[in-house]
Amino acid sequence: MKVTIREVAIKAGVSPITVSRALNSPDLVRPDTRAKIEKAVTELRYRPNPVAQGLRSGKTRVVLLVVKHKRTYDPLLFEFALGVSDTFQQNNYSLLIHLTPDGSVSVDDVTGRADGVILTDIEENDPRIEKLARHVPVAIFGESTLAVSQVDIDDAWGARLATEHLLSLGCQDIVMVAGDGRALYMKHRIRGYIEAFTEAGGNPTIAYGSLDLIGGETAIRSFGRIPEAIFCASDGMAVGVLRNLTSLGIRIPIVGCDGLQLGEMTTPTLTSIKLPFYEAGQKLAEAILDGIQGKEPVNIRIRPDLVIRESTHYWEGRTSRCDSSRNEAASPTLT
Amino acid sequence: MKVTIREVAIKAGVSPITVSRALNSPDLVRPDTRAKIEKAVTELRYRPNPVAQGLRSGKTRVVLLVVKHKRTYDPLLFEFALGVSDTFQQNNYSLLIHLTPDGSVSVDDVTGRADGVILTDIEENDPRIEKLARHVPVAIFGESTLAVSQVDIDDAWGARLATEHLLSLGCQDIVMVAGDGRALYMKHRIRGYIEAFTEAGGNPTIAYGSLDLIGGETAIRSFGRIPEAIFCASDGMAVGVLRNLTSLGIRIPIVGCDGLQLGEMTTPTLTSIKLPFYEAGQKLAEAILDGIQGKEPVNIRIRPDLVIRESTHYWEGRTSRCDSSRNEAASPTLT
DNA sequence: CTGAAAGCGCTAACAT
DNA sequence: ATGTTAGCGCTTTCAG
Repeated sequence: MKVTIREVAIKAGVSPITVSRALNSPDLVRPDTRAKIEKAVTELRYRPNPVAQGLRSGKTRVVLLVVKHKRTYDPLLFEFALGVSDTFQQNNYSLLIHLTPDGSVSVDDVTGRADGVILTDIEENDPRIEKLARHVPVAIFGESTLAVSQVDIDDAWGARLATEHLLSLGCQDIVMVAGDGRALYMKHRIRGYIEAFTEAGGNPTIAYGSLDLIGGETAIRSFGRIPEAIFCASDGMAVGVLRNLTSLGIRIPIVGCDGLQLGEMTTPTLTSIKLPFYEAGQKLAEAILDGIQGKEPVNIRIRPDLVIRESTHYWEGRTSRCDSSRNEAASPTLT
Repeated sequence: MKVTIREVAIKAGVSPITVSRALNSPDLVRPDTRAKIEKAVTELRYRPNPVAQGLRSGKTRVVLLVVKHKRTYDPLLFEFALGVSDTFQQNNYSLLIHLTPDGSVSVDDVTGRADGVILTDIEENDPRIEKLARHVPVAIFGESTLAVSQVDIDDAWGARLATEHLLSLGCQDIVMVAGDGRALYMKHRIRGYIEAFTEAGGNPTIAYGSLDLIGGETAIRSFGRIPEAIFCASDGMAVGVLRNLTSLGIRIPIVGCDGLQLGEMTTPTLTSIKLPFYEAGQKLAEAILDGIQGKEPVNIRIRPDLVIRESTHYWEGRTSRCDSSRNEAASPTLT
């Protein structure tokens, strides 16, 4: 049933080791012997046994991806996983998933099973990092002061991009609708807005709310005025803001954050900061692969892009400062 | 660095095989020797090497889960994966993920890497099933006439549940808003509705549309009348229907399908057919584990549950038939 | 350029 | 109850 290197060797009239060489370092084998071996390999449908290779080499060609289960699933996480997966497939690595409610992993989940670990949902001073990094290369999606490979999305930059875009439209009274600043990435977004707006001479104003549509719908009320433009810390919030304002017959430039498909389905469609989760997955996969090969840890911050859609496009090219122009915009619709 | 069974044996003053036995079949080892061994194990922090065990046993204690990447991510898939993952962790199995745009897998992705495969996104006469099943135990999330383990959600039953619920409210003119019937599960939902409604003497009417909010908003127009009740083939559609009708000031019983969190966030909250994806994941994991142990394939259909919320609760207990009562319901809101 | 020996870490089968 | 032998399938020495 299972053909081993031995059968191939016999069929090709050589020794097993020559077969191994023909497969791993073809240059060390004379072309004609190699041809015989390749013939035997295809005829017998020989495939090297990864487990045996693993035992020999001490490598599994597997990486463990640790994911925390969230009740409200984040579609971006799926993009991320795809980026990781694609990169691994290109490198003949496999992806082992460790899915737990709290993201916990033990060293035993890794040693002997995987050559490295990718950690997601990193918290400040995340205890898992040091624990694992003593035994196996670690790469994290997030940030840490420890000497492990880390890839993160530059949220502050994204917020700056959004703010500067609104500034470029001539808006001077730009407010932000944010989530509570417990999560690191939210702190960065808030900081990015504050820095960019302050540099432009603005006086930052922030309302806080939940990251979903409701948060947007309600948070905006707390400003006590209609600002000239709004930067929302999530697309969900932005849709809420959009809806609320539209129901009041108000239309002002709005920028969301995430770059979800959701933003293509609203009326007007939503300008947003597109977070490069797929790319982050790729980079993280490369980072851990490098780490496995003994290279030094890398520290990568990926900058998001601004995707301009209708919610701000309307004002582009105008030189005058924004006005809270009232118009008969259709009810914003999720589609 | 890496402690082997040999070191433990030396430290405990026994032979390696005795250590192995103490770990795998403790009853075959005298308690005092066992104690010595256990002491050595903990002191040296010995962990058996899974790769070596794998080579010896021919088993990897890994199962491959094949998932097709969809652009619009389905949160239910995540629930499913969690069900699989939890069950595997309880059985000391690991979960290898194969994520591809089209769901393709080759035999080489499996042999030597995993003891079995779980296939998702099954199509009619899915060619992957037979190809893989010749080499390794296969369990599918879906249905097939082949002799492989299969777990599926009884969509027809769910549709029946929804229809009968609406019937029980006294409604006689119940329509369905469905997706196009290419996917098997949609065929089942449509069939379930038709059967249940026909049995009750009704005359089935179906409108088709995309599975999202837009599909619901538009599909309902095609009826040319306001029915007494609506069964929607997805929660997304149901929200669209809800919104459309609410904007007309109409409120009738509506049942969705999926049981997403979305349905808890609308006004009114949405009665829905809760699809047991987590349980399906568990069952599928059990099925493949059984298959690996040589047991016969199983064929399981899991019945969804009806979750009653405000979108139909309003009418419960009424004995009269439904009327398309008009009221001043608040605009249905996604939150 | 090719082969023989040896062993990665673990555990059946067969002793004792 | 414990140890010896041997081998899972592959590849790194070291010889030829």
